[in-house]
Amino acid sequence: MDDADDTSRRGLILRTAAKLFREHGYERTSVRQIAEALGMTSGSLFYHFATKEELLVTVMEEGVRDIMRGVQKGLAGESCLPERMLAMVRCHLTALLGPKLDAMTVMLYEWRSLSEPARARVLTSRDAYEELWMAPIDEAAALGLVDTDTLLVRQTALGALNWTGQWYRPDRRVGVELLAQRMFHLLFPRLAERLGSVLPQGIGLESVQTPA
Amino acid sequence: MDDADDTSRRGLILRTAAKLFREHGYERTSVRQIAEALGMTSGSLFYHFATKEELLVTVMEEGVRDIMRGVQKGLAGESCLPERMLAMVRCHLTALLGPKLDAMTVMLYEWRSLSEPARARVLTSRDAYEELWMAPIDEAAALGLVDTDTLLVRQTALGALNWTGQWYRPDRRVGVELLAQRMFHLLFPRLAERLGSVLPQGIGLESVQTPA
DNA sequence: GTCTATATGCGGATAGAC
DNA sequence: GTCTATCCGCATATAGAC
Repeated sequence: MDDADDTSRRGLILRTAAKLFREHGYERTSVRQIAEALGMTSGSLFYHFATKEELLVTVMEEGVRDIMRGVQKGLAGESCLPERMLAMVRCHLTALLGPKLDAMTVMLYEWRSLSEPARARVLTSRDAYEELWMAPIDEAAALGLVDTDTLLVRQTALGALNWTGQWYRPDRRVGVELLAQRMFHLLFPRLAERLGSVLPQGIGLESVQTPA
Repeated sequence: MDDADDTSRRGLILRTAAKLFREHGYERTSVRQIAEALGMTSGSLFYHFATKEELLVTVMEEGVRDIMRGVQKGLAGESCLPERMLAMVRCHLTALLGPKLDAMTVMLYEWRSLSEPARARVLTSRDAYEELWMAPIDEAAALGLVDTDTLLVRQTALGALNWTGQWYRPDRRVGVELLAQRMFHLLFPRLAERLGSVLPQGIGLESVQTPA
């Protein structure tokens, strides 16, 4: 079941918490605020989640699960290397900037608020996701289409993609789809050349702004 | 005066606070912890800084000032475009991953803890720094050496560079200097081609790891 | 400048009624 | 499942002695 379709009480709580955690940060969000946003009182929240941290961990684990699913699904639809890599970029950005924005952002930026054991679990899952990127990148490196330091290639690409969460604002002319194409072009130029259609370049990204 | 040489009481407090803010996050660091790390009690801290937030704001403002100075200084030493861009990448990473690591990381990741007016001030300074990147990028675009969507080029490059703070660990075989060369190569391949010396590629970045 | 002592409020979490 | 009421600790910040 997809989170967006999850009408259960639990799902609603998680999405509300994720939204507040993203907007104000985990530490600055009180359980009372979360409860209030849900129209309940703080005591009721603890019927569903034993601790505030359990709420955070669950948001993050579902976030990793979602992006992993999304990218795997995107990969399943493509068989050629350039298309596969573009699909990864597109699915990563769609997860990060689309309907899952809250959970994804929390996962990327709030992991330091976790206790040691929870942090280890979440980061292990995140590592597993990032590992997905190695096969296509290694393949591209073998063909001479990206640098042979494939770990650095991955860190650079994921860094640029993840950082979009800091500046990209939705409801702009430049949608996620177009952004994905352009960043793919910038990050993997030699792969992009192999794509059939020539991508339009530099129509102007007026949408880029500093975070509010 | 450079922060690292600043032996004043105030400088020491700021560096101690920056270190703790980076390690544990602003909200999870109490003024008692900062005071303890300095061998004083929490009351004494408020003789030097009126509020905890003032401490945070000062750390950040000095962080922006340092990276701006560093990059400007790096630019001053080079006159040709490819060398200038490489200098920017190197100076940015040196500020972020070197001795200023604490203040820089705090500046990049803790700005959501600021009150609205303080946030506006800090982000305005950060914007001014990022604006420094536009001239070389625009120049390169005019020569056909980077994509013409120069704002996106900047966001992509700065994103990849800033994200290194999440995974790079010092005391590794791969120093900041080498990392800068390689990332320059990845982010600005056509500019890198114009550089005299051919950069070694893919010796293997065993140093890449997940954050602790 | 630094200390001790303390005001004051908000945080997460619990108990027990309904 | 949700409520009310409350415990208890820790947070920032202040007051005033030294």
